[in-house]
Amino acid sequence: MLVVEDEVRLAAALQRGLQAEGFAVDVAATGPAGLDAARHGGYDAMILDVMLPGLSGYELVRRLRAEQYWLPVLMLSAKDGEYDQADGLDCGADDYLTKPFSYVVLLARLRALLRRGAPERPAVLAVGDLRLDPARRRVTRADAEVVLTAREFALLDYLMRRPGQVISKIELLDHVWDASLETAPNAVEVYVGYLRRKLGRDRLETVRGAGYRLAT
Amino acid sequence: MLVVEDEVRLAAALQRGLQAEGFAVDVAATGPAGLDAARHGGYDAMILDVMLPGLSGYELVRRLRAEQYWLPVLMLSAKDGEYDQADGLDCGADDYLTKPFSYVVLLARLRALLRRGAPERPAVLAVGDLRLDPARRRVTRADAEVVLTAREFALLDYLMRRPGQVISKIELLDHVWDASLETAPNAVEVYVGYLRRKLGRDRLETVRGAGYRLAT
DNA sequence: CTCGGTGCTGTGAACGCGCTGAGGACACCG
DNA sequence: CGGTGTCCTCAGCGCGTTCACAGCACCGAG
Repeated sequence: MLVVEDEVRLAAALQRGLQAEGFAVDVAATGPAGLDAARHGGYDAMILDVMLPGLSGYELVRRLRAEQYWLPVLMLSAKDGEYDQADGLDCGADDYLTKPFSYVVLLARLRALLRRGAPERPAVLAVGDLRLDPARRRVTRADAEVVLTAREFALLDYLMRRPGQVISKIELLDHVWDASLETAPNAVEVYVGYLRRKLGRDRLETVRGAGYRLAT
Repeated sequence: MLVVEDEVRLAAALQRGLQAEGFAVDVAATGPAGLDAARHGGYDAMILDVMLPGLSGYELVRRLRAEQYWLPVLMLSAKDGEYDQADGLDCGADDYLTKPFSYVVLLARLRALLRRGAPERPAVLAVGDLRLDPARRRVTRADAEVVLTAREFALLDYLMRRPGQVISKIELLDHVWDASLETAPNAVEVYVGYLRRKLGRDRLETVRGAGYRLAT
């Protein structure tokens, strides 16, 4: 369970309460940190405050859905206006609770979300004739399967979620290689080379001095 | 869309409003009528009042779930006590709205429910010539029975619910082995080995660095 | 053209993932 | 109390993967 909440007292209370229910709970205090944690995956569901430093809960869930992450999201907000609520849900949240809320209700709604579970969505990324299915961990190029190693797959996955954008080697090291300090930026060049060999030379463009871009 | 509501004016208003949104709407005015209609199937979701003649909304949804109907249920009630709400959700409803409610919010919540969709729970899992009957606890391969131990069965069960998808050892430990912290990931490897021996070498694919996949 | 910087790639070594056989712990049963 | 079956740990092995390194190619500026 992932809790994204910047009020320290509330976050701690939620963590304690949920742990008592048997959940493994991680807490993130800012929008960007929450987004990263959610991307990193492995959570059954997410409790998300709307007012967050760095990135609002609305925007967070919108990006998450745009990037094909479908974990259940329960949104928390002090705003009880009907349109606030509708906006939150239409951004992609699955439930919306206004503060102050009853802990009993929160738990019941969480159970309902988990029961329902995350559906297997059209979780297939497609760029040109390239297709990548994160769940099946399969990549095809013009309907022919391409076999990738774990690192190659993670790299292509990251690039395909932002097709056409230039992504720096540092950013790739941060997100595809977890311990970025340990690894030399050259490793990125090496793996881009591997991908080019398997996918075709001109699929990955080099932007000198800036990074790489996946051709659309 | 199925609306189960005995207040005629509210039911008519809901029907009109939802039809304006493009839903095909049927209305049932009593508990038993609602249950029958839901059983008959074909609805994407259901809006269900709690106070109904003949059969309460709680009981209705409980029976529905017991009979393996999984359509999304949005529960409506005049009771706004926290325990009323928790009870409704724990009976199997997916969302709970207290009267009076905002029509905008109702619609947003309905959209969220439909987006998420109803999970499928087939009685017998079948993948290729492999069949697994959870109720009878039997597995056959090309109509020949395969004898599995409890752990082997649980593992295959989990894998067969998501054929073709890659499932990590950690996830398997979490769901097939309850106490994941206690058990080494190697146990998964061992049991995959057992299953391969009993089911055939290439039924279970190893995806190095990621997990295992049941060949479709 | 020259030159510095940036990116590409072949080589090779170390690492660590996953597979397996052996065997201990435990429960159940005759 | 020994036999049987299941569960799981452990250690060793094979091999694919990862990544550092170094030399080379290429690009753009002067």
